[in-house]
Amino acid sequence: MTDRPLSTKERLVRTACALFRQRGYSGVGVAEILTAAQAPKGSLYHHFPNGKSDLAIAAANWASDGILQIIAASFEPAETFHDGAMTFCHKIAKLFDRSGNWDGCPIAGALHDGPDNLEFREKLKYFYDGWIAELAHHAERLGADPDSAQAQAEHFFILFQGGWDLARARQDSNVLRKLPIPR
Amino acid sequence: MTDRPLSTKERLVRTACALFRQRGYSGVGVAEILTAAQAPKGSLYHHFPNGKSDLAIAAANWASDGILQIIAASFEPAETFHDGAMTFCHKIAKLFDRSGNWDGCPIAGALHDGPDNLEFREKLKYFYDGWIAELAHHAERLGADPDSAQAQAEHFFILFQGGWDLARARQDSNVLRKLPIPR
DNA sequence: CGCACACTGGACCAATCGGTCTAATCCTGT
DNA sequence: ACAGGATTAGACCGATTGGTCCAGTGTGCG
Repeated sequence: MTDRPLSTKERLVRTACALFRQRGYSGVGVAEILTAAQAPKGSLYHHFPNGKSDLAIAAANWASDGILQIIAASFEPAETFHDGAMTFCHKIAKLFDRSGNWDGCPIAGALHDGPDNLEFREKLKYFYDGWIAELAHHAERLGADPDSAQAQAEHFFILFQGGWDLARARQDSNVLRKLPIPR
Repeated sequence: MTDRPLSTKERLVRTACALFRQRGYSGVGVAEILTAAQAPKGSLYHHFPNGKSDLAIAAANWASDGILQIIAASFEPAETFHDGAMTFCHKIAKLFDRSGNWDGCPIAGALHDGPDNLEFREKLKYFYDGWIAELAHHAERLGADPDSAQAQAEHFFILFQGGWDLARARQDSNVLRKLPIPR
């Protein structure tokens, strides 16, 4: 919302994130990111000494925080887990529409097809588990016992990721809106 | 099972498919495929005049047929859709284990992060819808009315793709085996 | 045999890849 | 005003990218 000019570092992270979501880590070149972010090469390697891979992790981090916020915003006012999950799906569907129906999961985009680096694999798992933990937290808060909260969270996460995939293939955000979330 | 020596074309398709599943379209270079398939460059461009992109589509095609066969093999002997779906998950989980827990969906790998080509998008949708249609066929055969068969098929597809994603991130095929498939 | 033609091998190419390096410039605290 | 670190600008690099091209080789058929 705020249009305060972003720092070069912030611009790099955000545009990298957007591009990786569309075409994946290997599908986006450093030069393209720099052009889109209107940043010179020197800045990239100043802020991210390890270059592209550092940037990808920073982008995944930033995106993960954003998703965690959307989860919180969706579940906090909800009265049941089902309600929260529905709200979350609708929120992401709206963002999906705004992006031209082609933005995938930012974590998968930045990390999944990256170097088959151990660090990347672990980060991927770490971020996914972070989302699931946040979902489980809300499930428990809304009445589930710990075990079933974890199961409920994982179930919704799986459903959502699968839905995201199909929505992308069909270019149709309604896949997300009509997700068969159990009550 | 048969160890009959494969033709160069077949070798190219299969190794390309395997590599794309691991690192995605842009993550794998033509040179790497050629080395792995023990094929010279000339052969690639003889069999696939448009090079890498043709090869990716051929690989996706081949993989899609393989999945369709696994669907058939899983659902034909099943007495309920739930049974068939469980069998299918177990079969894929086994293959997943054999691959070092890192093989994703072959269609997504070969097509998702490819050139943001219209052809690629349409193929992606086409193959996904093919799987869903096959699943819906079995759902209907096993007693569902047409509408709910389609919904059941899509639901399972979404669940399965999401599960595949999480299984990959966690390097754990049990995610697939414990998928919450509704009865 | 010998003609075609499918296929192979690999040299070669421009373009792009991610990354390095240094000089100039900006900005902040004193 | 000035010092000095933070940041920017972009020339430059070797490696690799996907792709072209053609001479050679194998093979099936008349």
